[in-house]
Amino acid sequence: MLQVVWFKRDLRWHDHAPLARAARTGPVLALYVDEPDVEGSSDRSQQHRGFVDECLEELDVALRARGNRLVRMAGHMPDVLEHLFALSSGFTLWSHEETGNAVTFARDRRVARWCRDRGIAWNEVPQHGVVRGLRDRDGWAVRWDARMSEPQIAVPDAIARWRTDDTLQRALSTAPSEARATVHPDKAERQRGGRARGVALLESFLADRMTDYRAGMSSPVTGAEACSRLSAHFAYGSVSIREAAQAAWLRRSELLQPGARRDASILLQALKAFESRLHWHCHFMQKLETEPEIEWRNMHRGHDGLRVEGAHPDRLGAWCEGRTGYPMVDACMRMLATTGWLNFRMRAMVTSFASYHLWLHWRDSGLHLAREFLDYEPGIHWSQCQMQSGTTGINTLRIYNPVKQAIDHDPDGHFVRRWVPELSRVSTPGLFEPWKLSPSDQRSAGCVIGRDYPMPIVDPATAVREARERMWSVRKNPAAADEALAVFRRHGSRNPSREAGTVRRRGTARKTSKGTFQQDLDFGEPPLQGG
DNA sequence: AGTGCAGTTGACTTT
DNA sequence: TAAAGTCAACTGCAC
Repeated sequence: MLQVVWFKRDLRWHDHAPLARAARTGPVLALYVDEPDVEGSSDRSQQHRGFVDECLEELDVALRARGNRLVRMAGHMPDVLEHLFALSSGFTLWSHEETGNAVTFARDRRVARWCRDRGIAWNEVPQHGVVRGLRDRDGWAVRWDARMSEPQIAVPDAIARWRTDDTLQRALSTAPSEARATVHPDKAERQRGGRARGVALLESFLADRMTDYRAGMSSPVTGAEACSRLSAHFAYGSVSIREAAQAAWLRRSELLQPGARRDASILLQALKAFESRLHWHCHFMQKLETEPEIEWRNMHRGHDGLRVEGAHPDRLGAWCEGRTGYPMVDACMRMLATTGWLNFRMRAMVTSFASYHLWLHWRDSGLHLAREFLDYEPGIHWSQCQMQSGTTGINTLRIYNPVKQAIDHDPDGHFVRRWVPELSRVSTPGLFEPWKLSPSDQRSAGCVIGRDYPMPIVDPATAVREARERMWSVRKNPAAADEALAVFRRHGSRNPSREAGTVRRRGTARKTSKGTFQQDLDFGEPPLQGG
Protein backbone atom coordinates (compact mmCIF):
# COMPACT_ATOMS: atom_id res chain seq x y z
CA MET A 1 0.00 0.00 0.00
CA LEU A 2 1.06 3.60 -0.64
CA GLN A 3 3.00 5.34 2.12
CA VAL A 4 2.57 9.12 2.15
CA VAL A 5 5.43 10.93 3.94
CA TRP A 6 4.27 14.44 4.78
CA PHE A 7 7.18 16.86 5.26
CA LYS A 8 6.60 19.91 7.44
CA ARG A 9 9.33 21.34 9.67
CA ASP A 10 11.60 18.35 9.09
CA LEU A 11 13.10 19.09 5.67
CA ARG A 12 15.85 16.46 5.68
CA TRP A 13 16.36 12.87 4.67
CA HIS A 14 18.95 11.83 7.26
CA ASP A 15 17.67 10.97 10.77
CA HIS A 16 14.11 11.06 9.47
CA ALA A 17 12.19 8.19 11.06
CA PRO A 18 8.90 8.56 9.14
CA LEU A 19 10.72 8.44 5.79
CA ALA A 20 12.81 5.42 6.79
CA ARG A 21 9.88 3.48 8.21
CA ALA A 22 7.62 4.30 5.27
CA ALA A 23 10.30 3.20 2.81
CA ARG A 24 10.50 -0.18 4.53
CA THR A 25 6.74 -0.61 4.25
CA GLY A 26 5.79 0.25 0.67
CA PRO A 27 6.04 2.70 -2.24
CA VAL A 28 6.54 6.23 -0.96
CA LEU A 29 4.97 9.53 -1.96
CA ALA A 30 7.18 12.27 -0.47
CA LEU A 31 4.88 15.24 -0.05
CA TYR A 32 5.21 18.90 0.82
CA VAL A 33 2.07 21.01 0.83
CA ASP A 34 1.88 24.80 0.51
CA GLU A 35 -1.17 25.51 2.65
CA PRO A 36 -2.98 28.85 2.21
CA ASP A 37 -3.84 29.24 5.88
CA VAL A 38 -0.28 28.48 6.99
CA GLU A 39 1.26 30.79 4.38
CA GLY A 40 -1.25 33.52 5.23
CA SER A 41 -0.64 33.28 8.96
CA SER A 42 0.37 36.54 10.65
CA ASP A 43 3.66 35.06 11.89
CA ARG A 44 4.76 34.06 8.39
CA SER A 45 6.89 36.04 5.96
CA GLN A 46 8.41 35.56 2.55
CA GLN A 47 11.89 34.88 3.91
CA HIS A 48 10.55 31.76 5.62
CA ARG A 49 9.25 30.55 2.27
CA GLY A 50 12.59 31.31 0.64
CA PHE A 51 14.49 29.23 3.19
CA VAL A 52 11.98 26.40 2.85
CA ASP A 53 12.28 26.48 -0.96
CA GLU A 54 16.03 26.01 -0.68
CA CYS A 55 15.61 23.09 1.71
CA LEU A 56 13.02 21.47 -0.54
CA GLU A 57 15.26 21.70 -3.61
CA GLU A 58 17.96 19.71 -1.86
CA LEU A 59 15.45 17.28 -0.43
CA ASP A 60 14.18 16.60 -3.96
CA VAL A 61 17.71 15.96 -5.24
CA ALA A 62 18.42 13.56 -2.36
CA LEU A 63 15.16 11.70 -2.96
CA ARG A 64 15.86 11.41 -6.70
CA ALA A 65 19.26 9.91 -5.93
CA ARG A 66 17.34 7.17 -4.14
CA GLY A 67 14.81 6.58 -6.89
CA ASN A 68 12.08 8.83 -5.56
CA ARG A 69 11.21 12.53 -5.81
CA LEU A 70 9.51 15.29 -3.86
CA VAL A 71 5.93 16.11 -4.84
CA ARG A 72 4.92 19.65 -3.95
CA MET A 73 1.27 20.54 -3.90
CA ALA A 74 -0.83 23.48 -2.83
CA GLY A 75 -4.14 23.49 -1.01
CA HIS A 76 -5.84 22.81 2.29
CA MET A 77 -4.48 19.61 3.74
CA PRO A 78 -7.79 17.70 3.99
CA ASP A 79 -8.50 18.56 0.32
CA VAL A 80 -5.06 17.32 -0.69
CA LEU A 81 -5.58 14.11 1.25
CA GLU A 82 -8.99 13.66 -0.31
CA HIS A 83 -7.42 13.87 -3.79
CA LEU A 84 -4.78 11.35 -2.83
CA PHE A 85 -7.46 9.10 -1.44
CA ALA A 86 -9.37 9.25 -4.71
CA LEU A 87 -6.27 8.45 -6.78
CA SER A 88 -5.01 5.61 -4.60
CA SER A 89 -6.61 2.61 -3.06
CA GLY A 90 -5.91 4.02 0.40
CA PHE A 91 -2.60 4.88 2.06
CA THR A 92 -0.77 5.28 5.32
CA LEU A 93 0.17 8.82 6.37
CA TRP A 94 3.54 9.48 8.02
CA SER A 95 4.86 12.64 9.59
CA HIS A 96 6.82 14.01 12.51
CA GLU A 97 4.96 15.47 15.46
CA GLU A 98 4.83 19.24 15.13
CA THR A 99 4.71 21.82 17.90
CA GLY A 100 3.40 24.66 15.82
CA ASN A 101 1.18 27.69 16.10
CA ALA A 102 -2.60 27.79 16.50
CA VAL A 103 -3.04 27.54 12.72
CA THR A 104 -1.02 24.35 12.27
CA PHE A 105 -2.46 22.87 15.47
CA ALA A 106 -6.00 23.36 14.13
CA ARG A 107 -4.89 21.98 10.75
CA ASP A 108 -3.47 18.88 12.43
CA ARG A 109 -6.76 18.31 14.22
CA ARG A 110 -8.60 18.54 10.89
CA VAL A 111 -6.15 16.07 9.37
CA ALA A 112 -6.64 13.70 12.30
CA ARG A 113 -10.40 13.92 11.88
CA TRP A 114 -10.17 13.32 8.15
CA CYS A 115 -7.97 10.27 8.74
CA ARG A 116 -10.41 8.92 11.32
CA ASP A 117 -13.37 9.42 8.98
CA ARG A 118 -11.59 7.72 6.08
CA GLY A 119 -10.05 4.94 8.11
CA ILE A 120 -6.52 6.09 7.26
CA ALA A 121 -3.71 5.45 9.73
CA TRP A 122 -1.62 8.53 10.57
CA ASN A 123 1.70 7.63 12.15
CA GLU A 124 3.16 10.65 13.92
CA VAL A 125 6.71 10.17 15.16
CA PRO A 126 8.38 12.40 17.78
CA GLN A 127 11.32 14.46 16.68
CA HIS A 128 13.84 16.05 19.09
CA GLY A 129 13.08 16.21 22.81
CA VAL A 130 9.50 17.50 22.91
CA VAL A 131 7.18 15.03 24.63
CA ARG A 132 3.51 14.95 23.65
CA GLY A 133 0.82 14.57 26.29
CA LEU A 134 2.76 15.90 29.28
CA ARG A 135 0.89 17.79 31.97
CA ASP A 136 3.93 18.88 33.98
CA ARG A 137 7.72 18.82 33.87
CA ASP A 138 8.44 15.93 36.24
CA GLY A 139 10.98 13.61 34.62
CA TRP A 140 11.30 15.67 31.47
CA ALA A 141 15.09 16.14 31.47
CA VAL A 142 15.72 12.38 31.75
CA ARG A 143 13.48 11.74 28.76
CA TRP A 144 15.32 14.39 26.77
CA ASP A 145 18.66 12.66 27.41
CA ALA A 146 17.16 9.33 26.37
CA ARG A 147 15.73 10.74 23.13
CA MET A 148 19.02 12.36 22.20
CA SER A 149 20.93 9.14 22.89
CA GLU A 150 18.92 7.00 20.50
CA PRO A 151 20.74 6.10 17.29
CA GLN A 152 20.22 8.41 14.32
CA ILE A 153 17.98 6.97 11.64
CA ALA A 154 19.95 5.95 8.55
CA VAL A 155 18.83 7.07 5.11
CA PRO A 156 17.33 4.21 3.06
CA ASP A 157 19.50 3.43 0.00
CA ALA A 158 16.44 3.11 -2.20
CA ILE A 159 12.99 4.58 -1.71
CA ALA A 160 10.44 2.93 -3.98
CA ARG A 161 8.34 5.38 -5.93
CA TRP A 162 4.58 5.46 -6.34
CA ARG A 163 3.75 5.10 -10.04
CA THR A 164 1.09 7.78 -10.12
CA ASP A 165 3.09 10.68 -8.68
CA ASP A 166 3.76 12.39 -12.04
CA THR A 167 0.07 12.50 -12.84
CA LEU A 168 -0.59 13.82 -9.41
CA GLN A 169 1.96 16.60 -9.65
CA ARG A 170 0.40 17.78 -12.91
CA ALA A 171 -3.13 17.57 -11.58
CA LEU A 172 -2.72 19.22 -8.23
CA SER A 173 0.27 21.46 -8.14
CA THR A 174 -0.63 25.10 -8.40
CA ALA A 175 1.43 28.15 -7.67
CA PRO A 176 1.08 28.98 -3.99
CA SER A 177 -0.35 32.35 -3.12
CA GLU A 178 2.24 35.10 -3.17
CA ALA A 179 -0.14 37.65 -1.68
CA ARG A 180 2.06 38.41 1.31
CA ALA A 181 5.28 38.59 -0.65
CA THR A 182 5.08 42.31 -1.10
CA VAL A 183 4.03 42.95 2.49
CA HIS A 184 6.88 41.05 4.13
CA PRO A 185 9.37 40.55 1.30
CA ASP A 186 12.26 38.12 1.30
CA LYS A 187 15.59 39.44 2.58
CA ALA A 188 18.54 39.40 0.21
CA GLU A 189 21.01 39.19 3.11
CA ARG A 190 19.30 36.40 5.03
CA GLN A 191 20.94 33.06 5.67
CA ARG A 192 20.39 30.52 2.91
CA GLY A 193 18.62 27.21 3.48
CA GLY A 194 19.33 23.63 2.53
CA ARG A 195 20.75 20.69 4.42
CA ALA A 196 24.23 20.93 2.88
CA ARG A 197 24.66 24.41 4.32
CA GLY A 198 23.32 23.26 7.68
CA VAL A 199 25.69 20.30 7.88
CA ALA A 200 28.61 22.53 6.84
CA LEU A 201 27.73 24.97 9.64
CA LEU A 202 27.61 22.16 12.19
CA GLU A 203 30.97 20.83 11.04
CA SER A 204 32.74 24.18 10.90
CA PHE A 205 31.34 25.14 14.29
CA LEU A 206 32.49 21.96 16.01
CA ALA A 207 35.83 21.82 14.21
CA ASP A 208 37.00 25.32 14.97
CA ARG A 209 34.48 28.14 14.96
CA MET A 210 33.34 27.44 18.51
CA THR A 211 36.65 28.81 19.84
CA ASP A 212 34.96 32.22 19.90
CA TYR A 213 31.53 30.98 20.99
CA ARG A 214 31.43 31.98 24.63
CA ALA A 215 33.42 35.17 24.31
CA GLY A 216 31.75 36.34 21.11
CA MET A 217 28.09 35.34 21.25
CA SER A 218 26.83 38.23 23.37
CA SER A 219 28.09 41.06 21.21
CA PRO A 220 26.22 42.09 18.07
CA VAL A 221 29.63 42.85 16.55
CA THR A 222 31.01 39.31 16.85
CA GLY A 223 27.82 37.28 17.30
CA ALA A 224 27.11 36.66 13.64
CA GLU A 225 30.34 34.65 13.27
CA ALA A 226 30.77 33.33 16.79
CA CYS A 227 27.33 31.77 17.07
CA SER A 228 26.60 28.38 15.54
CA ARG A 229 23.97 29.84 13.16
CA LEU A 230 22.16 26.51 13.13
CA SER A 231 18.89 27.87 14.50
CA ALA A 232 17.09 28.26 11.16
CA HIS A 233 18.17 24.75 10.18
CA PHE A 234 16.70 23.40 13.42
CA ALA A 235 13.52 25.42 12.90
CA TYR A 236 12.93 23.86 9.48
CA GLY A 237 14.51 20.53 10.34
CA SER A 238 17.23 20.51 7.69
CA VAL A 239 19.52 19.39 10.54
CA SER A 240 18.14 17.34 13.45
CA ILE A 241 18.75 18.29 17.07
CA ARG A 242 19.80 14.73 17.73
CA GLU A 243 22.49 14.70 15.07
CA ALA A 244 23.82 17.99 16.42
CA ALA A 245 23.84 16.66 19.99
CA GLN A 246 25.60 13.44 18.98
CA ALA A 247 28.13 15.30 16.84
CA ALA A 248 28.88 17.48 19.86
CA TRP A 249 29.32 14.41 22.09
CA LEU A 250 31.67 12.86 19.56
CA ARG A 251 33.69 16.05 19.42
CA ARG A 252 33.87 16.13 23.19
CA SER A 253 35.32 12.63 23.33
CA GLU A 254 37.95 13.65 20.76
CA LEU A 255 38.92 16.68 22.80
CA LEU A 256 39.23 14.56 25.93
CA GLN A 257 41.83 12.33 24.29
CA PRO A 258 45.40 12.83 25.48
CA GLY A 259 47.34 15.10 23.15
CA ALA A 260 44.30 17.09 22.03
CA ARG A 261 44.91 20.66 20.87
CA ARG A 262 46.22 23.18 23.34
CA ASP A 263 42.98 25.20 23.46
CA ALA A 264 40.92 22.06 24.21
CA SER A 265 39.57 23.44 27.47
CA ILE A 266 38.09 26.50 25.74
CA LEU A 267 36.52 24.25 23.13
CA LEU A 268 35.13 21.96 25.83
CA GLN A 269 33.52 24.95 27.53
CA ALA A 270 32.01 26.02 24.24
CA LEU A 271 30.72 22.50 23.67
CA LYS A 272 29.09 22.47 27.07
CA ALA A 273 27.37 25.79 26.34
CA PHE A 274 26.24 24.54 22.93
CA GLU A 275 24.87 21.25 24.31
CA SER A 276 23.04 23.12 27.00
CA ARG A 277 21.36 25.27 24.34
CA LEU A 278 20.19 22.17 22.51
CA HIS A 279 18.55 21.13 25.74
CA TRP A 280 16.94 24.54 26.27
CA HIS A 281 15.73 24.56 22.67
CA CYS A 282 13.44 21.62 23.43
CA HIS A 283 12.70 22.86 26.95
CA PHE A 284 11.12 26.02 25.56
CA MET A 285 9.26 24.25 22.75
CA GLN A 286 7.78 21.93 25.36
CA LYS A 287 6.02 24.88 26.99
CA LEU A 288 3.94 25.49 23.85
CA GLU A 289 3.35 21.76 23.41
CA THR A 290 2.00 21.51 26.97
CA GLU A 291 0.01 24.76 26.83
CA PRO A 292 -0.71 25.97 23.26
CA GLU A 293 -2.58 28.98 24.64
CA ILE A 294 0.68 30.72 25.57
CA GLU A 295 0.90 31.78 21.93
CA TRP A 296 -1.74 34.41 22.59
CA ARG A 297 -2.57 34.41 26.33
CA ASN A 298 -0.47 35.39 29.33
CA MET A 299 1.16 32.36 30.92
CA HIS A 300 0.43 33.96 34.30
CA ARG A 301 -3.14 35.23 34.04
CA GLY A 302 -2.59 37.81 36.75
CA HIS A 303 -1.00 39.93 34.03
CA ASP A 304 -4.13 40.01 31.87
CA GLY A 305 -5.13 43.57 31.04
CA LEU A 306 -1.78 44.98 32.13
CA ARG A 307 -0.83 45.79 28.56
CA VAL A 308 -3.39 46.20 25.78
CA GLU A 309 -3.04 44.70 22.32
CA GLY A 310 -3.12 47.31 19.59
CA ALA A 311 -2.21 50.15 21.93
CA HIS A 312 0.42 52.73 20.91
CA PRO A 313 0.54 51.94 17.17
CA ASP A 314 2.90 54.89 16.70
CA ARG A 315 5.39 53.43 19.17
CA LEU A 316 5.09 50.00 17.59
CA GLY A 317 5.80 51.44 14.16
CA ALA A 318 8.84 53.36 15.39
CA TRP A 319 10.21 50.25 17.11
CA CYS A 320 9.66 48.04 14.05
CA GLU A 321 11.42 50.50 11.77
CA GLY A 322 14.30 51.33 14.11
CA ARG A 323 13.51 54.95 14.90
CA THR A 324 12.87 54.93 18.65
CA GLY A 325 15.64 57.42 19.39
CA TYR A 326 17.60 54.80 21.35
CA PRO A 327 20.58 54.05 19.06
CA MET A 328 21.33 50.52 20.28
CA VAL A 329 17.70 49.47 19.88
CA ASP A 330 17.41 51.08 16.46
CA ALA A 331 20.64 49.51 15.24
CA CYS A 332 19.36 46.08 16.26
CA MET A 333 15.95 46.51 14.64
CA ARG A 334 17.54 47.71 11.39
CA MET A 335 20.05 44.86 11.32
CA LEU A 336 17.20 42.43 11.91
CA ALA A 337 15.16 43.93 9.08
CA THR A 338 18.09 43.50 6.70
CA THR A 339 19.49 40.13 7.76
CA GLY A 340 16.68 38.25 9.55
CA TRP A 341 19.04 37.49 12.42
CA LEU A 342 20.11 39.00 15.73
CA ASN A 343 22.10 37.41 18.53
CA PHE A 344 20.28 36.25 21.62
CA ARG A 345 21.16 39.08 23.98
CA MET A 346 20.06 41.74 21.51
CA ARG A 347 16.78 39.89 20.90
CA ALA A 348 16.18 39.96 24.63
CA MET A 349 17.01 43.66 24.75
CA VAL A 350 14.68 44.75 21.93
CA THR A 351 11.86 42.61 23.33
CA SER A 352 12.35 43.95 26.83
CA PHE A 353 12.47 47.48 25.42
CA ALA A 354 9.16 47.02 23.58
CA SER A 355 7.49 45.58 26.67
CA TYR A 356 8.83 47.89 29.39
CA HIS A 357 10.02 51.15 27.89
CA LEU A 358 7.26 51.26 25.27
CA TRP A 359 4.66 49.25 27.25
CA LEU A 360 3.60 47.36 24.13
CA HIS A 361 1.76 44.04 24.41
CA TRP A 362 4.07 41.10 23.64
CA ARG A 363 1.64 39.87 20.97
CA ASP A 364 2.19 43.03 18.94
CA SER A 365 5.99 43.06 19.22
CA GLY A 366 6.12 39.26 19.01
CA LEU A 367 4.27 39.03 15.69
CA HIS A 368 6.68 41.49 14.11
CA LEU A 369 9.67 39.55 15.44
CA ALA A 370 8.15 36.23 14.32
CA ARG A 371 8.16 37.51 10.74
CA GLU A 372 11.59 39.09 11.10
CA PHE A 373 13.39 36.11 12.66
CA LEU A 374 14.33 33.70 9.88
CA ASP A 375 14.68 31.02 12.57
CA TYR A 376 11.19 31.64 14.03
CA GLU A 377 10.25 28.58 16.06
CA PRO A 378 6.82 29.10 17.67
CA GLY A 379 7.48 27.30 20.95
CA ILE A 380 10.73 29.10 21.64
CA HIS A 381 9.49 32.41 20.33
CA TRP A 382 6.34 32.84 22.39
CA SER A 383 7.95 31.47 25.54
CA GLN A 384 10.74 33.99 25.12
CA CYS A 385 8.37 36.86 24.33
CA GLN A 386 6.48 36.19 27.55
CA MET A 387 9.63 35.72 29.58
CA GLN A 388 11.14 38.99 28.38
CA SER A 389 7.86 40.75 29.10
CA GLY A 390 7.48 39.48 32.65
CA THR A 391 4.19 37.66 32.05
CA THR A 392 5.35 34.19 33.10
CA GLY A 393 5.36 35.25 36.75
CA ILE A 394 8.15 32.77 37.53
CA ASN A 395 11.14 34.72 36.26
CA THR A 396 12.92 37.79 37.57
CA LEU A 397 12.03 40.97 35.75
CA ARG A 398 14.83 41.50 33.27
CA ILE A 399 14.60 45.08 32.16
CA TYR A 400 17.50 45.81 29.85
CA ASN A 401 19.17 49.19 29.72
CA PRO A 402 20.00 49.86 26.04
CA VAL A 403 22.72 52.34 27.03
CA LYS A 404 24.44 49.84 29.32
CA GLN A 405 24.12 47.07 26.73
CA ALA A 406 25.78 49.33 24.17
CA ILE A 407 28.64 50.21 26.52
CA ASP A 408 29.16 46.55 27.46
CA HIS A 409 28.82 44.95 24.02
CA ASP A 410 29.60 47.68 21.49
CA PRO A 411 32.11 49.78 23.43
CA ASP A 412 33.62 51.44 20.35
CA GLY A 413 30.25 52.06 18.72
CA HIS A 414 31.08 50.24 15.47
CA PHE A 415 27.80 48.34 15.47
CA VAL A 416 25.62 51.39 16.17
CA ARG A 417 27.36 53.54 13.55
CA ARG A 418 27.10 50.83 10.93
CA TRP A 419 23.34 50.45 11.28
CA VAL A 420 22.45 54.01 12.26
CA PRO A 421 24.53 56.00 9.78
CA GLU A 422 22.89 59.28 10.84
CA LEU A 423 25.06 58.98 13.95
CA SER A 424 28.23 57.89 12.18
CA ARG A 425 30.14 61.04 13.13
CA VAL A 426 29.12 61.04 16.80
CA SER A 427 31.92 59.89 19.11
CA THR A 428 31.52 57.14 21.63
CA PRO A 429 30.60 58.37 25.04
CA GLY A 430 27.66 60.37 23.69
CA LEU A 431 26.76 58.03 20.86
CA PHE A 432 24.51 55.82 22.94
CA GLU A 433 22.50 58.70 24.49
CA PRO A 434 22.34 61.26 21.69
CA TRP A 435 19.50 63.15 23.39
CA LYS A 436 22.13 64.38 25.85
CA LEU A 437 24.42 65.84 23.17
CA SER A 438 24.94 69.59 23.37
CA PRO A 439 23.77 71.64 20.36
CA SER A 440 27.39 72.30 19.40
CA ASP A 441 28.27 68.57 19.55
CA GLN A 442 25.27 67.85 17.36
CA ARG A 443 26.34 70.47 14.86
CA SER A 444 29.91 69.21 14.66
CA ALA A 445 28.67 65.63 14.16
CA GLY A 446 26.32 66.80 11.42
CA CYS A 447 23.30 65.30 13.17
CA VAL A 448 20.62 67.37 14.83
CA ILE A 449 18.64 65.27 17.27
CA GLY A 450 14.95 65.65 16.54
CA ARG A 451 15.63 66.35 12.87
CA ASP A 452 18.28 63.94 11.51
CA TYR A 453 17.77 61.32 14.21
CA PRO A 454 14.71 61.14 16.49
CA MET A 455 14.40 62.27 20.06
CA PRO A 456 13.58 59.26 22.30
CA ILE A 457 9.91 58.38 21.76
CA VAL A 458 9.52 57.74 25.49
CA ASP A 459 11.20 59.63 28.33
CA PRO A 460 14.38 57.76 29.35
CA ALA A 461 14.10 59.13 32.87
CA THR A 462 10.59 57.86 33.64
CA ALA A 463 9.62 55.05 31.25
CA VAL A 464 11.38 52.22 33.09
CA ARG A 465 10.38 53.41 36.55
CA GLU A 466 6.72 53.46 35.58
CA ALA A 467 6.97 50.00 33.99
CA ARG A 468 8.61 48.59 37.10
CA GLU A 469 5.91 50.02 39.34
CA ARG A 470 3.17 48.54 37.17
CA MET A 471 4.81 45.10 37.19
CA TRP A 472 5.26 45.11 40.95
CA SER A 473 1.68 46.10 41.56
CA VAL A 474 0.73 42.76 39.96
CA ARG A 475 3.35 40.73 41.78
CA LYS A 476 2.38 42.15 45.17
CA ASN A 477 -1.08 40.66 44.82
CA PRO A 478 -1.14 37.55 47.09
CA ALA A 479 -3.13 35.59 44.51
CA ALA A 480 -0.27 36.08 42.07
CA ALA A 481 2.00 33.79 44.11
CA ASP A 482 -0.42 30.86 43.85
CA GLU A 483 -0.73 31.32 40.11
CA ALA A 484 3.06 31.46 39.84
CA LEU A 485 3.37 28.13 41.63
CA ALA A 486 0.92 26.59 39.15
CA VAL A 487 2.95 28.00 36.23
CA PHE A 488 6.10 26.54 37.71
CA ARG A 489 4.55 23.07 38.05
CA ARG A 490 3.51 23.15 34.38
CA HIS A 491 6.59 24.68 32.84
CA GLY A 492 9.49 25.14 35.25
CA SER A 493 12.77 23.29 34.86
CA ARG A 494 13.22 20.50 37.44
CA ASN A 495 16.89 19.89 36.92
CA PRO A 496 19.01 22.05 39.23
CA SER A 497 22.25 20.99 37.54
CA ARG A 498 20.94 22.50 34.33
CA GLU A 499 20.46 25.83 36.00
CA ALA A 500 23.36 28.13 35.28
CA GLY A 501 25.01 29.58 38.34
CA THR A 502 24.88 27.74 41.61
CA VAL A 503 25.07 30.53 44.14
CA ARG A 504 21.42 31.39 44.47
CA ARG A 505 18.55 29.14 45.41
CA ARG A 506 17.26 27.80 42.15
CA GLY A 507 15.14 25.06 40.73
CA THR A 508 12.88 24.63 43.73
CA ALA A 509 9.56 26.22 44.46
CA ARG A 510 9.49 28.11 47.71
CA LYS A 511 8.21 31.31 49.19
CA THR A 512 10.49 34.17 50.10
CA SER A 513 10.37 35.90 53.43
CA LYS A 514 8.15 38.61 51.98
CA GLY A 515 5.61 36.12 50.77
CA THR A 516 6.18 36.71 47.09
CA PHE A 517 7.01 33.73 44.97
CA GLN A 518 10.65 32.77 44.68
CA GLN A 519 11.96 34.39 41.54
CA ASP A 520 14.13 32.93 38.84
CA LEU A 521 12.83 29.40 39.11
CA ASP A 522 13.13 28.84 35.46
CA PHE A 523 16.40 30.59 34.92
CA GLY A 524 18.30 29.12 32.08
CA GLU A 525 20.75 29.83 29.39
CA PRO A 526 19.31 31.03 26.13
CA PRO A 527 17.91 28.52 23.71
CA LEU A 528 19.59 28.30 20.38
CA GLN A 529 17.78 31.08 18.55
CA GLY A 530 20.46 33.73 18.26
CA GLY A 531 22.89 31.68 20.31
C1' DA B 1 55.24 50.65 61.85
C1' DG B 2 50.61 51.26 62.39
C1' DT B 3 46.50 54.16 61.48
C1' DG B 4 43.13 56.66 58.94
C1' DC B 5 40.89 57.16 54.76
C1' DA B 6 39.24 57.41 50.06
C1' DG B 7 38.37 54.45 46.49
C1' DT B 8 37.57 49.73 44.68
C1' DT B 9 35.72 45.12 44.57
C1' DG B 10 32.64 41.51 45.20
C1' DA B 11 28.80 39.31 47.46
C1' DC B 12 24.30 39.93 48.21
C1' DT B 13 19.57 42.41 48.25
C1' DT B 14 15.91 44.95 46.18
C1' DT B 15 13.16 46.32 42.51
C1' DT C 1 19.72 36.42 29.49
C1' DA C 2 18.97 42.66 34.28
C1' DA C 3 20.15 46.79 36.81
C1' DA C 4 20.81 49.45 40.67
C1' DG C 5 21.73 49.70 45.28
C1' DT C 6 23.90 48.30 50.00
C1' DC C 7 27.54 46.85 52.72
C1' DA C 8 31.65 44.88 54.29
C1' DA C 9 36.25 43.64 53.10
C1' DC C 10 40.11 45.00 50.87
C1' DT C 11 43.77 48.06 48.68
C1' DG C 12 47.00 51.73 48.11
C1' DC C 13 48.72 55.61 50.01
C1' DA C 14 49.88 59.57 52.99
C1' DC C 15 51.40 60.51 57.33
